[in-house]
Amino acid sequence: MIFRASQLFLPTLRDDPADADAVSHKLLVRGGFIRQVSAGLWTFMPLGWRVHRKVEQIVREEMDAIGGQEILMPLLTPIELWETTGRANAANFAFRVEGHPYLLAPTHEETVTFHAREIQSYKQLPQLWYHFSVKDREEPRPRGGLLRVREFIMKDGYSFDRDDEGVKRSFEANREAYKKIFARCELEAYDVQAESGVMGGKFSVDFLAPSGSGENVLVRCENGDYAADGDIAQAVPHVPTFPETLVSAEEVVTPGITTCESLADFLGIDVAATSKAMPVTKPDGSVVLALVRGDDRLSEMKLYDALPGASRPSTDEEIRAAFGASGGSLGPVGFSGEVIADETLRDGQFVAGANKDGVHLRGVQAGRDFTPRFADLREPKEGDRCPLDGGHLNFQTAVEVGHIFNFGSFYSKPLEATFLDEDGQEKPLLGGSYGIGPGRVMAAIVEQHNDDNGIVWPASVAPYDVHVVALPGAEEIAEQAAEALSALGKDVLLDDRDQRAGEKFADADLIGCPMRITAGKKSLEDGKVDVRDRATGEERRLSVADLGKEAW
RNA sequence: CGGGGCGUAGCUCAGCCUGGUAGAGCGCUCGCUUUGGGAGCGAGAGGUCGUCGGUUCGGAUCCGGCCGCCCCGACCA
Repeated sequence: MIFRASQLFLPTLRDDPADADAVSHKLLVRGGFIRQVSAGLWTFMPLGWRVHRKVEQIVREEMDAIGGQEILMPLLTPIELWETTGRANAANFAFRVEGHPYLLAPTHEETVTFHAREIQSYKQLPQLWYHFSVKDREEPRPRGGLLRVREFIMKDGYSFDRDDEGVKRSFEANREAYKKIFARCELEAYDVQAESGVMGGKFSVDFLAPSGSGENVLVRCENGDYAADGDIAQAVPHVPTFPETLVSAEEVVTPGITTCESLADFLGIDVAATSKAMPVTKPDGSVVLALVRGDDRLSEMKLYDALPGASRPSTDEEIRAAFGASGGSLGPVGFSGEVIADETLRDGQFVAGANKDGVHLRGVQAGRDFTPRFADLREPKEGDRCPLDGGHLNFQTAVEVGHIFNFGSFYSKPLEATFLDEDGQEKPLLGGSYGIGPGRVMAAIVEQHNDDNGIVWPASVAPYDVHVVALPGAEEIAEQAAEALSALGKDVLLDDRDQRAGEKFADADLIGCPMRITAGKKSLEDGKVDVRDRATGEERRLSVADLGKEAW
């Protein structure tokens, strides 16, 4: 089909919007793909919606290919369902409908499980249902254009199986479908073990796409054998240079020294040979000491895993009461509460606070001077090695473009979605959830596919296949070129506006269709047009007749 | 929710410090000339300066409240 730029609502902007920071945010707004309505609320303009639909269609095809069946569930969700599963109170991220017993669905596990109650027999399993629908979430802080929003369209799929084997099969089928989706979108994305959230199932995988702007850190081994979310990555730090070993811990006066760095300087030792004490207070009021190496940072996510429950950093008063000293001089020796030490502290002797202001202990050894529980607590950092093969680890900011996880009978039990199994037993359905946000995928694609002049869409998701630029005098030839391509089934954007050549070229680069065809003065002489590859900039001259013969 | 920044024309911004009644560039409309990488000349349209209140003879400008937006952090099925 041919689409005439002179008649489209395609407001491109010469300048970057003042409030944009992320590349995808700037380019999608400048290119006229999206417009902001309010914080985290966006309208997809005609061009942006075309791209969104292309991404959707790829997702749809891959879901159908693994037996998915498309449905559509309502946005309004009875709160009663959420009360039944116990999520009503936890759902502080949901928008309530004031005066009505509904909430605007932030996700659809409850609703889909409500329908799954119609499944009666193992003979009907497995099932895989999915829909594209609006999700509303009270995000604390929307940001980065489409990267984090309060309302968005999500493809959420849900599987129901009879046993663990089926669950695993459904999960892996979806994992593979997701890989195909990202490959078709030419989006570089990695499946990594997800941080264990509230669901906490062992099948919980995030798909992270490296991008210039994002909220996740993707940790990846140079050898390609390891990829993980920075929050839970198990990276191997360098081995510290230890000072001489002591038979027993001894005090050393360290006046005014409260940081590990200054402590190491003062003693002339490796910071990695010191330990850092992070006291936290549990909900019951007891103080637990988390201990990491002096050159490491405590990962709150890992601490949460090691110490379930909502613990928080202890207050100065609590620290004083529990240790008899202030922050900066704290250590495990002599502390009566629980100590959780990072694995890096298992072997070797470290300098630790002496629980006396201005005093530290050298030669402190786990097992001899204190008895900790060991856990992985450290935040991975640049310079760490791969836990599998010792390779160099790369750290990249990334966007979560998909999340798949298994929720077992978390919803089916309370909602009484059961089936009769082969053995005559009534059992709860075992569910899985598979989410992907086409809008976020769009933004991630732009993050990965752009240059100084604008977006470089992969052909599979480009708003149009070809952008035909008609320059003065050659309108006729441009029309012919557009017709020829349209006849081949291509979607053609024909720039027939009364604008300068430079402006048309700049817009074409910004909008980023994979191919640009220019008909101008030269075309009047030889009947040929310039065919330019957006990604490579390569240009060749072809006759309009040859356009149809070329492979695209 | 904590920290920081910003709200002036459709867009990007200046003016504010040192109060005197609003500007530039781009875009838009009309005319003429131009026309292969964001044209030139001429003539126009367009803003209750986020909002409410205070100080003042006088507020875009000074003071306070509120609202909105962006960034960092917290949070994130």
